[in-house]
Amino acid sequence: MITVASCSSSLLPSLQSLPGFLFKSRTFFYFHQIQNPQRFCKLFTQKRFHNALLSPRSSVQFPSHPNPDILLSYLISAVGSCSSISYCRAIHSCVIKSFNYTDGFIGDQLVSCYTRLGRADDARNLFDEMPNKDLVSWNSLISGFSRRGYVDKCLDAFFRMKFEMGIEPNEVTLISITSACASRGAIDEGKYTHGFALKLGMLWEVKLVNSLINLYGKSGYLDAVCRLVETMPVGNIVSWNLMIASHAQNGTAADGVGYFNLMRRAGINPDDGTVLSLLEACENLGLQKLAEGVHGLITKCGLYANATVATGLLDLYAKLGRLNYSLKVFEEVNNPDKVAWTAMLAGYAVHGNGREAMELFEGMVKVGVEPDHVTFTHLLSACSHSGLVKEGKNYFDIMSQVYGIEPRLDHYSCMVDLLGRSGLLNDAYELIKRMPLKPNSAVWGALFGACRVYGNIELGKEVAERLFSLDPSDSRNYIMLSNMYSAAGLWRDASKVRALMKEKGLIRNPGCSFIEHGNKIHRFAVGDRSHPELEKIYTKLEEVIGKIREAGFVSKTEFILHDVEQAVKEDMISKHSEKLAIAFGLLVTNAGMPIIITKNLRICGDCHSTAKLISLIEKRTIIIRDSKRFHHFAAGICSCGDYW
DNA sequence: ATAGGGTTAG
Repeated sequence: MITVASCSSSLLPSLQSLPGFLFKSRTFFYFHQIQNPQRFCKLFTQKRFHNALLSPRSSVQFPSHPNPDILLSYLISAVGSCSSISYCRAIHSCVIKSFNYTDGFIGDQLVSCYTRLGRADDARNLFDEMPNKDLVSWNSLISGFSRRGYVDKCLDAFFRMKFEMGIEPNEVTLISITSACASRGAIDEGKYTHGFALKLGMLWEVKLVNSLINLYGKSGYLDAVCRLVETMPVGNIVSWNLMIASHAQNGTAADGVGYFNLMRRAGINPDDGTVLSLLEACENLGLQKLAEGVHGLITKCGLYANATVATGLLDLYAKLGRLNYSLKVFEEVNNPDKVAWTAMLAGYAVHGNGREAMELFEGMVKVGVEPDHVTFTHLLSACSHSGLVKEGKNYFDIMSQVYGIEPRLDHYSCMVDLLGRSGLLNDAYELIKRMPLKPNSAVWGALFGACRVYGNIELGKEVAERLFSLDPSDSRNYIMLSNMYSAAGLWRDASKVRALMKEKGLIRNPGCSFIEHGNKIHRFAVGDRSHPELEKIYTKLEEVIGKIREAGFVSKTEFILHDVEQAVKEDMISKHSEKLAIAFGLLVTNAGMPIIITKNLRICGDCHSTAKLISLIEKRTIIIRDSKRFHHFAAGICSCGDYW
């Protein structure tokens, strides 16, 4: 124990003010490594403290473990987890001053720190100076690269270690490399590592197998995942979680839920990883009912207090169209962190609640949570989705001027969208020309969307060319251009674009809409005749469209691409998938409930107008999620303000 | 009692 009397008097108050200071050296360091690395490092770098710690004649005594190396190693992990390069350098120079060497585990830790902070060169320099590099040293270097996703650097170090130095890798080495491969989708390198693991007979290591499951699951090799699991002697909860996640990520989310049921039958209690995998499955299945079930599970397992889980749930509800549920979850999170605030902000943004997003942002700043580049992406997106041009411009300026965040591509595409929405096409184009980054397809796509809405064919053509050269196989761009021509009555140009598409072997992604009913998702495609309730749905649709026609509404046939007879056009357009889904929704949901529909593509103009009118005539709220955002239709108006 | 490793939210 450190006795109070032996502590230097000026140091004591600051020590005592730290939460969890137990006057026990080990506990103290450990506690702060986990709880408050930032503050811990700050305190340490105040000279007096580290001098006291490192001096052999220190008045502070650590009777049980006087080895400063151990304490320093805690400290250095703390530096790593508070991701501050200045602390890292401070500790480094302190180590050199005090010990005049950096080797052994102090060296290992510093190497790991530098690599984790993305300072590969500093790490390499330090590493090369270390005279006694053992397996752990190499693993520290490799794991640091791994955390940053530097697959090549991992493998490079691996080769040097194995073939130049003759040090045999162990499972830790291979796990680090595999997880780097998984995070970057480097499947060939991952397979190579897998081969190595086989050669060394290491596939009995559960953690190694798990990292391989993750690799194959993330890269879409579900069959490889299944083969691995068959050969695995015994898995643990992480293996189960990864199986659920692998299915959720590869279009077989229902099987993922099946694995969850098997897991429960095997008597294994779900943890945060399980629940997060299930949330992913819910998102893919689009089942609100299932999400509520997982919500219940979260509560039952006491995982609601876990910030990651709560944020995942909040985000899921927003994506499923239940923004009110998201808000409820958010309000129950105590001390929401940056990610939780941003998730809520993103929910408001995608639903077009710009004012709420702004208020939320102000609230976040007020309580002292620092926004980052993701926060601003969603804030700007919220402004653009709600037409808050002036506000958006202001936030864009504040972002770099006040928060020191340099705008990224996402921010630029939001700004282009924002300017384009208010018809400032030239300003938007100027912004693209001025931006210091190379504009990507999202940026050009935002301008293209504005050209479509404002019918600026000249600029649209130019932008389309850019998009064609950036993404030659993205059929959406050809379709948009063709639509633009059709809307302007330029049928010949429209058919040329379609011919070009055909020439390139591109096919139009067929539109379809989804709606949940009775624990199941009902899918509708254009003119779909496969649904069992077909007759009723078409009858309902005709009835509603009849009511709309009576009210004097004429179908916006310009949204149909083909130059066909008016009557045929009207017939085709009335069978669009979102209309079928709305008709179905009117039939099966209670009058008080919103009709929630998901569409794989962007909603078409006619369906948008129709949805507005149905919301008015049938007095129903209709929520449609298209590939870009949510549209809330109520009393004849849409939350998007007719710009999307 | 100390260093390197598997799944994790915006």
